[in-house]
Amino acid sequence: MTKARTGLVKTDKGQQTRATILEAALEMFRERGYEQTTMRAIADSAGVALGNAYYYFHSKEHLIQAFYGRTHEEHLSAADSVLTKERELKARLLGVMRAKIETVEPYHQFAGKLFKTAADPHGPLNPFSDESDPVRQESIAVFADVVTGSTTRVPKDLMTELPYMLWLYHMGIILFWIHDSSPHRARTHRLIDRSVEILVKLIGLASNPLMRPLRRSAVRLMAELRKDFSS
Amino acid sequence: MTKARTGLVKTDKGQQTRATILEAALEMFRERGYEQTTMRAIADSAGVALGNAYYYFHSKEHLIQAFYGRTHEEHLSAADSVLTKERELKARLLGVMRAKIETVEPYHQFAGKLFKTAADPHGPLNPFSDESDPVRQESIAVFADVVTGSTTRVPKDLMTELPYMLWLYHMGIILFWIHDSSPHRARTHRLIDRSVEILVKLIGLASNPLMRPLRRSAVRLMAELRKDFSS
DNA sequence: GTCTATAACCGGATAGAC
DNA sequence: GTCTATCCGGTTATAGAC
Repeated sequence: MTKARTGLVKTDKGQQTRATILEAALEMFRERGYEQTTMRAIADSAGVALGNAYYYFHSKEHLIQAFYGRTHEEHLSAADSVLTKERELKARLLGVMRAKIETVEPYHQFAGKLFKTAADPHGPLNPFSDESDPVRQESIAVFADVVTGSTTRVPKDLMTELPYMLWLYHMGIILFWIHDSSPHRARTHRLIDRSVEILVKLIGLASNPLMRPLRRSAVRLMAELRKDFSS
Repeated sequence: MTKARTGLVKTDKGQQTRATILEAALEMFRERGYEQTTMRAIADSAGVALGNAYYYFHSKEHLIQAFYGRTHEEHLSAADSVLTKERELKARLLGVMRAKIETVEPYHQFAGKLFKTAADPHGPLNPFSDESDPVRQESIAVFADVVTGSTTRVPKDLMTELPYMLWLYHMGIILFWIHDSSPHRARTHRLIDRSVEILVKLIGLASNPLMRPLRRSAVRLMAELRKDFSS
């Protein structure tokens, strides 16, 4: 995964240089923001030549991708500790969502710029792109676990699409969080609390046999939508 | 609106020059895409000097803003002709959504970049920003009209938030459309057809008195969410 | 004060020598 | 794998014309 993702690193020294550049970049991004940080400054701070930085990271955006992978793994482990403790669907979903927000919180300030580049449909960072497919699949798997590991039973047809739906929901929350400038991100936390509650109720409702026809058409739509994005 | 939005144009000749530049830009964006089109090429094609293009449009992104306003107005009138003809909620929503897609279709490939700059939380093009509030309000009003002008009755509490919900839905469709590379945007059209159908059923379902408690919490959440975004 | 034109500047990206 | 030199295009400064 590492190699394919960005740099062409063969030697130990290479690994070392690559790491140095990434550290320098992330620190400067945090302190000065993404756009204020030039590739020249990153190279300087890492003690390498400009061209060398480009040897390891094909573009400035690829540095963001590295950041992505890093917080993603942090979230995986934070989510894991929630999922081994809780059994109630609501508590599990809530825990995973809170863990997500806490993981990315330190980068809120420049997460905006980050999101901007992520929104480019043809860019490599786009969460729907092939290139970010591995991370996306892992993320969706977490939401699958949220449901299957819980005490709540859902109809099989819904279950096939529910993880993806929850992942989409989680993307929406991230979108809100990026725009949230309230102290301590209080609004995002309130939104999570309330929306999770509603979501859990909706899942219960959708599992009702009376809802079967509507549920099926929604599920079919979702399946198609998912296929479209990932093909 | 013209003056405040970008250029400082006082004379007729200025208006003329400004329009020429915008036409040249939009055409090149359509043909070559946003990034392949340089400001120098736009200026050349419009027969003005580079500096002159910047006199009328403070940045390349401001050209996008002009594009925004233009397609928005086209959509308003296209939607209007649907809304005077149809009375069924489903037909009205369907018509408005189709009109939207058709209006922006010529710019599909360039819409990606557009969306990218729109995603910047601190940028002026961000659809949630204060600066784009007028356009957003007009858009939401269209969706209010979709419902109030229809034969379908919805509970009052839901009605206060439904237009905003539909506007959000429409943003989601745009997001899908941007990523849709199927011929003739067939997938987007299918998505619209199916999702509108489901949506109309959901609105009917949510209007059922039995659903009142769940509906109310969803509506309250939505109201709060909306306030957060627009403040 | 309104407009046009030319010449830089700056930073992301690439080529190619070592 | 690392460097230097260079390109390219968005943006700005500035000089002047009407």
